Amino acid sequence: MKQPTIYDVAKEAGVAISTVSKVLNNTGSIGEKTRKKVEETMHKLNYQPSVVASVKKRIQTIGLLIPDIADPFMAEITRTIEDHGRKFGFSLIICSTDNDLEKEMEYVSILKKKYIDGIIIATGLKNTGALNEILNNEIPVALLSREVPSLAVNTVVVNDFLGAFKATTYLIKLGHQRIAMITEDIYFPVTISRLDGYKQALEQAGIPYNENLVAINNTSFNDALDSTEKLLKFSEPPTAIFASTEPLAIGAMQGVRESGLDIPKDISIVGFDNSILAKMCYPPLTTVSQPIYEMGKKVIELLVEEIKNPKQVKQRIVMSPDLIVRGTASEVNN
Amino acid sequence: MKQPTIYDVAKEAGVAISTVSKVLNNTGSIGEKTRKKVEETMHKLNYQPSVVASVKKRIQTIGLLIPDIADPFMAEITRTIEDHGRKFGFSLIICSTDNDLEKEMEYVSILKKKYIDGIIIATGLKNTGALNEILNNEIPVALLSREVPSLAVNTVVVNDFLGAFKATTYLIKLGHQRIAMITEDIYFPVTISRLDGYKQALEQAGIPYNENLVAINNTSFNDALDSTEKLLKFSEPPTAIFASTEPLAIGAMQGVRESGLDIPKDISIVGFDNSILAKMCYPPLTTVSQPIYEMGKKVIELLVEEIKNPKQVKQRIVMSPDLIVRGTASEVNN
DNA sequence: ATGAAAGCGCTAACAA
DNA sequence: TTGTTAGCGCTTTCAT
Repeated sequence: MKQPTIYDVAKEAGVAISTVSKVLNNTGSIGEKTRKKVEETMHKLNYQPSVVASVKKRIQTIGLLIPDIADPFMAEITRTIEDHGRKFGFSLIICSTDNDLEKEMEYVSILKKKYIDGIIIATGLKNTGALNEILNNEIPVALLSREVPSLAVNTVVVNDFLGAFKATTYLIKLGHQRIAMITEDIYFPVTISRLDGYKQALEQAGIPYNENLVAINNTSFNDALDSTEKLLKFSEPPTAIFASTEPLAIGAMQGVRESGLDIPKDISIVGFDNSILAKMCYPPLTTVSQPIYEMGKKVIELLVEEIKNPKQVKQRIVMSPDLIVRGTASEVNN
Repeated sequence: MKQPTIYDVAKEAGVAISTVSKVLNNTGSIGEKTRKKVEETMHKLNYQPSVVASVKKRIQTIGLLIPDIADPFMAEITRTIEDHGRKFGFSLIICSTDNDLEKEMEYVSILKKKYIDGIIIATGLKNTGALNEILNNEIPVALLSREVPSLAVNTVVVNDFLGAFKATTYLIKLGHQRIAMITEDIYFPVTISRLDGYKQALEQAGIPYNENLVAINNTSFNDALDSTEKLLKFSEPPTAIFASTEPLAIGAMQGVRESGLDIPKDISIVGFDNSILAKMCYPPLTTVSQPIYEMGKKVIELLVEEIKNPKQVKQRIVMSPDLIVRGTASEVNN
């Protein structure tokens, strides 16, 4: 049983294909009777218009470039983007880039060939090559959690600086003075902002910045575990750790435990993201929460607007993170 | 700067479009010089063939129906499917159905319109309506973690029965007699198999099956938390819990803690899946591991084979789960 | 209000 | 080896 085409419908209904096309798209003018007849026939044949057939149109699909769909935070945001996209009739193609420039370029090239309608980029972008490539091609792009100040693109970001500032300040208020930071590869703008927020909070409290307390990892939580163990072996070990990501925070928690210490009695920890991991670990993680739902909703909305009206003026939306106090941070006890 | 078409390339290179098409697809025969020339021109114009233009071809994309991309286990499997799919030139459209029949049908209908090349179904399927709809339409389908015995479809499953059997038997060997099971909605074949494995293990050990020890939840871990607290209030509470899913296992762990008990000293817990959650929780979860990588790799391989050769004989592959011993189960202490 | 016909970018059968 | 041409399913003028 083949998919019926517009021709089948036209023949069955005894009209021209253009007539069918018109009722399909609600264009031109058609008589009430004809419309009824055509609609009935479409129903009868269970006709599904092909999205790809009309070459000028695109395929009602958007591409999502993220570092890794297996990262819980990314997966959650993907879900909200998927849900809102569906409301507008768009499907989602996922592209995990591992923040690797080559994969990024490869995916962009694939997406272009497929005539997708737009792209959401929530990936590394050390280099903006991929981005330029897309923008040249007049395909709508929205940025999520990434900034390219030099470009006029719809952008949704969270205030990373503020989030880190809040987290660090909170630890300081609890009496901590030696606060370590565990962060991923330092070249990403997001990471840099979080580091800056941490520094700023220290400075404002008159605590000197100590480079040795900043551990730079890749994104794996095993790395964070190792870094933490090293930090705790210092002659003057930190009493608190701010991790710039939740997998890193979990790694830090395990590192603390392997060192035979207790959370939060001996070491306080604050994370960043508020993904499912923060709720599921034990004790539940005190963390900086990104408004996942709102962020996902907003990017896809901006992108869809741009798809419908490319001339639309571009926006840059900065959302505020909140500190969620749970069980991993407490007052210093020494 | 518009995307150049095959016509632009042909004109620029001074050949016919069919010639360009031929070098593109490596069909027919073309002279060495012409090929060179055409290839150069394509490069020069930065030509990207449109995947949608040729209506007969499909768009090198497969649809993935899963309950929820935000579930870490699903996200991980999605990642391996994505990676292997890319090797074959296929992109992935994700469709989170929440195991909801309506959403399932809606997604299937959308995917059909988009002329995707195949579908992987790893979702509820209480009703096989959606499946029949697809199969009627001659579009290749592969099943992951789902069975529809009445249909000849490529299928990759893990031996759920065996997994549950191993988990339960392990607990019994540790001396546990009152072993509770926390499971999701009982109507899914997967769930039923896991329940059966649990029962079988009890029976084999001569432990009577006690219905009161089986708590049926939805998929949320908060539910599991509540269920666990209730179980622990029994006059003869269980000493061990087998959770049929990792979010449920985590919920159980929190329930145990909220009841003021220790894991694994007072209560042992075994989960199912071996997702990132199992490694990240504390203590790390003793769990039944599904071969995520192999499963993902195999389904996409089967599906791609079928896409290339629809007549291919269908396979059903059953993979064996393994028990991964970590820190949440120990001998009974009473 | 309806229909005929010209594309959209590409593939494939057929001619040259 | 290369080019011509007829579709693929649909949208969109432009006539009728």
